[in-house]
Amino acid sequence: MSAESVKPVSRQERKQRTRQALLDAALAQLADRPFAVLSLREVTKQADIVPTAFYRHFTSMDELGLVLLAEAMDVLRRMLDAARESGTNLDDVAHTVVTTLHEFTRRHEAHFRFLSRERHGGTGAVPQAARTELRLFAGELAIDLARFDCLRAWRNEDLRMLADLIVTMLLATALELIETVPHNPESDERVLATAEKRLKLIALGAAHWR
Amino acid sequence: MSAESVKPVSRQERKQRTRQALLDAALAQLADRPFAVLSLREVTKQADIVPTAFYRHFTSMDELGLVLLAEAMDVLRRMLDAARESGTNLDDVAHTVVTTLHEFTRRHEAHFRFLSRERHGGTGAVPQAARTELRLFAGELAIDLARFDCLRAWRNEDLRMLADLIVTMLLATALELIETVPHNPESDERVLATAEKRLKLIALGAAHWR
DNA sequence: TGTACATCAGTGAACGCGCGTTCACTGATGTAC
DNA sequence: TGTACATCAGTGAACGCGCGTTCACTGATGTAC
Repeated sequence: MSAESVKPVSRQERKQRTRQALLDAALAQLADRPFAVLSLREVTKQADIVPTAFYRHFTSMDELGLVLLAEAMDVLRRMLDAARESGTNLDDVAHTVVTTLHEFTRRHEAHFRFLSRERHGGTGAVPQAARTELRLFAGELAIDLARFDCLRAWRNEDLRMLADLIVTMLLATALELIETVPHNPESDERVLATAEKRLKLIALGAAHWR
Repeated sequence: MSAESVKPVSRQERKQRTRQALLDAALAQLADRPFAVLSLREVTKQADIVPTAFYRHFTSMDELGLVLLAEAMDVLRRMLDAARESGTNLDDVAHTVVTTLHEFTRRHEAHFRFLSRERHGGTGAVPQAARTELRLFAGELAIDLARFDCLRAWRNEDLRMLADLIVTMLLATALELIETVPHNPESDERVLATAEKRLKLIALGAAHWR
């Protein structure tokens, strides 16, 4: 309770905090507008620094956006890890995945919203990088898919198709969870039940492929 | 070749042309930026009128955006009609749909791009209306789906889920067709082949449901 | 057909505003001795 | 430990620019007689 202003905060530590404040401010403002319309001045205002100080941390808003993208991809990869570690006995893999998605989406709403939206954001540097990153991520998921018995014989190209389909569906579900208002437990359940059905439908199609 | 400046163009006809020029200018600029960042001044410049004349046609950019949305939904409905009229003997329904999608996407690139992107465009009036319209459209598609033998017994709610999944997939495919650069016949074929597989996978899953 | 008046799509000047970026600066933190 | 200097995150004034919107206007088209 005491030692409040006594903390010896190093210069680089303070800088790091301001940098994070900028990232957080941008992420917060992305709740109701696309990245392309964010203004440097509003972001710095929310981070409680003067506009010109922005350049001590990033050379442009695009550079900041790419850092946000990296953060978001990190969340996505941790989600994949978590899903992998939960038992995946094929029958309830859809349920496990959807539950994990729910948990991660709620804990990282802003990052999921950012990723899901910017993916379709046009020709800017950030949307383009987002698409590239998501393509790489689908590639990683394809490797996991290759381990399932019923998919082991699939061609790489078809596994990619399936992985892309699943990634698209998961991000769409995350956005539905976030955008549904008001979001109470009941509406979440409805969205998740639908998502689980979609996933099961896809799994069923995959099981009967060829 | 002669009668050039002799055309007696009525006032309302000229007005209608300018209005369309504004819509076309906006649509053209949507090729490389989201609707949210379009500026009234740039749109009027491209339509060859002075900024203030914009207000003779629309009260705001949002109003113009909603008209573009109506145009785009009209294209989408005509595509559904076209697909319905092509023979749909269940086996190659995926092929028929994808072919129709290809044709319509190429003929209405700007409208499809607009629809696919704005759908995820956040909380503006246009993206919100786009989501509502697409939800209605999925409802119409669900009715068509209900006629298939293997789907006749499905619950309404599950048909909706399937219809949403298909609409999402089709719009994603349209965007892939448009955004793939350079887009030559070969790359189109690759995108379409993948899209057809996705659709068949979903159809296969639907056929084995329950 | 000819004249007098009404309509109204498009004009152009002007406004206040928020934008990104420049620059010289301040003053607390860090470092060398 | 104390002093002198270097570093550098953050400041604040200033810039030119494009924005949406207002307003009084112009002049071709349309209408009534």
